[in-house]
Formats: sequence, C-alpha cells, structure tokens
Amino acid sequence: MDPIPSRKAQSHDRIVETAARAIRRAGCQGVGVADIMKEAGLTHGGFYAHFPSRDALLVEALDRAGRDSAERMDSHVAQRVAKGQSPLRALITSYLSDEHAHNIEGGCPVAALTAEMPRQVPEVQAAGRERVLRLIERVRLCLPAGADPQHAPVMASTLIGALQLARALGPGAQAKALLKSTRDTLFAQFDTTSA
Amino acid sequence: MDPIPSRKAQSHDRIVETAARAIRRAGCQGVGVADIMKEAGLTHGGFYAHFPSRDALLVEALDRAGRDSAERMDSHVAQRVAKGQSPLRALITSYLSDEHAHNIEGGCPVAALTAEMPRQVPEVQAAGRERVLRLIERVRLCLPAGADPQHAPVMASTLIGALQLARALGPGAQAKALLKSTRDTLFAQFDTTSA
DNA sequence: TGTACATCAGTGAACGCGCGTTCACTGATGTAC
DNA sequence: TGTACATCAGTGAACGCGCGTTCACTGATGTAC
Repeated sequence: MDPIPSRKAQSHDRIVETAARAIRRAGCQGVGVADIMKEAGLTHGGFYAHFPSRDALLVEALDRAGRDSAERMDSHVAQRVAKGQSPLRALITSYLSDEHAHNIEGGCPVAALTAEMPRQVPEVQAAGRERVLRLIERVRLCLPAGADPQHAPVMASTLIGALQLARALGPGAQAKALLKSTRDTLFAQFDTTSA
Repeated sequence: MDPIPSRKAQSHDRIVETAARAIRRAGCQGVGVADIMKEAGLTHGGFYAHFPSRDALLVEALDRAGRDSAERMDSHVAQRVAKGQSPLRALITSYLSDEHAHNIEGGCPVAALTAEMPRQVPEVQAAGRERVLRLIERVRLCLPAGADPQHAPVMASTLIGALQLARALGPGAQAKALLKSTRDTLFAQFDTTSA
C-alpha cells in the first residue's frame, strides 16, 4: 500500500525512529525537539511540518518504540522456542537478560517510561496505556495452557520491575544477581513445562 | 541531639520535605528550584545558601522520601499485624493498595523514580541505589521464616512494577483489578501462613 | 539596661542558556503547455 | 524537449519563556561592652 514512500514520509519515519530511541534513553522530558531533529539529520525548523506539537511526536514515538521492541522480543523468543524452550521460559529469559538491562534505548518502553505516564498529557497517557495492555497480552499468550490468565499482569509487573531495579543498581554483580533470582523464581512459579 | 533546630535548619527541612513530594509527583526533572522554594514559602535566591546545587537537593529529597515512605509503610504494617495479619500479607496489602496507587507524591520513591535513575548524576544514582536496597531489605524482613531470601528482590520487583502499571492504567477498574490480581497471586506464592 | 556592631537568613534583580514554537525564505522537485 | 510556474520539504533566524545559578543588598537576630 506504500511501495515508494515519499521523501517527506521517509523523513517523518526517521524522526519518529530517532525519537523512539531518545525517549527511552533520556525520558519524555529528556530530549528536545532540536536534538531529535539534529540526530535525524535535519534542522529544528522543519519539525512542525511533520507534527502539530512535541506531544504529538511523543505519541508516535511511544507507539514506535513498542512495536520495535515487541518485534525484537518476538524474534528472540522464536529463536529460543525453535530450540525447544517453552514460550514462557523464552520470554522470561529474553526480557530479563543482561542485554536487555543494558540496552535501555532499544528495550521495552514500558519498563523505561511507565513511571512517567501519570505526568503526561492525556494523548500520551493513552498511548502509554496501550503499550501496557499490549505487554500484558504478550505475556498472557506465553503462559502455559490452562494457567490462570490473571497471572499475566502479575508477571508483567515483575518483568518491568526487575528490569528497572537491575538498571538502577548499576552495572555490577548486584544487578546480574537480581535478574537471575527473578528469572529462576518466575520459572519455578509460572513455568509448569520442562526447560 | 538537636533540641531546638535553628531557623535555618527549619527552612532547610521544609525545602527538603517539599522537594521530596515534588520529585515523586513531577519527576526529577519536573520541578524547578524556584517552584520548590516558593512552595516552601521562600524565594528562589536563598536556595544556594542551603544546597550547593540542584542535584544536591535531589539527593537529600530522595533520602527523605524514602524515610518518610518507609515510616508510613511500617505504621500501616504494624496496624495490620496487630490485628493478626502476617507481616508479609500486611506489606503486600499496604503497598498494593488503591490508596498507595493514588498517592504518588506521598508514596514509595522507588516506584515513582527508579526508572529515572540511569539518567541522573552519580550522586543521585547512589542515593537511588540505597533506596532500592532498603526496599528489598524491608521486603526480606517480612518474608516468612525459612523462605528463600532470594525471593525478596523478586517480590520487590513485582510490587514496584504493579504499582507503576496500575498508575499508568489510570483511575479505572483495570488498575484496581491489576492490583487485586497481584495481591492475590503474591499471597498464594509467598505467604505460607494463614491470613 | 542600652548602645554599636557583627552575623546571618532571606530577598529580588540579573546572568547566560536552552527550550517549544513561528515564520519568511530557499532551493529542489514536479507539472503544464 | 524546453520553458515557466506551482508545489513542496527543509532552513535558520527570531519570539517569549522558564530554567539553574549568582550576587549585591536588606532587615532581623545575636553578641560585646
């Protein structure tokens, strides 16, 4: 439906992609319009030809971050499932990996940005709510057959919480230990299949 | 040791208390020096007689928020324990209450601010790390005798994660349901005593 | 007790700077004939 | 195919504003004699 994107559409896409990484790295308030445009190879003046406001960019960037992160997570999970791991175990292993803890700007936007949502304008809050619901749904789809579906939001909470605590503890052994404890505990609690 | 605090010490305390609430409400970047001073009943010029920099205030405010929140939590837990609840059940009930979800500016600073820590200056990061470790320790002390101490960081992750997701989902029924699911699941998983 | 002075907490104007946003303009691309 | 014009994406200077920080000053409190 969009075989040759126009020059403008390409720029738009580049701005959103840049912003999607920037907000996870620096927070919703952390990067300015000028920074993002510069990082996308443009000057700041052209911004308002693409977006009615900075908040409108945040909405698109949040959606984009969610889709990109989900795509990456799906591919990791698929790889592990192909090797015989259960989907749940693959999800936990991938989400609570040291790599994910280090890769904030390419990682899950729910872990990076959820705490800021209550302070955002309604449009951004709505985009954030959507990201939360999709993460929970993604977890639910990985639960073993017959598991209580109420476990999905609980496990999602544990995943984003542990990733944040690991990141806050810094690059040392404490963070790694926290991630490992959490993986092992979740395996024992929710994964009724063999590894 | 400090029977009659000086006029300056009183002002200092008032500024820190104001800031402790402000950063939880609006984030570390969310409120300016002038706002905090005004809210504390002073003018912004006097700020640097109390703190060498804005970041120095953040450090004190983070500590203060942690202590105040811990105190409040302890009193809630003590009340419930006095009525016969297990400490763990009391902690979970108190932390994952609707009241705590609504009371961001008076609530746990780890839930409110941990995601911002990787972007802070080293001094603030260190204060944040301390808050994380104390929360985990607090959870550990509530675990039933004989429980695996590695469960403490996992439960702390679930607590802060669920609170954040509930807040991000907004004031509706979804948030309440998420908190309830999480409480019930944690009771079943970690609380081996009766209610 | 009273006067003179030093100390101190807080005031408010000012600084340089970066923000989100606007806008007149430029130069390239596309279209009409 | 070539010329004339319209459209379009992006440029860069400028705007009003609020930020963190500095500083000369004020008025109250404390101290010395």
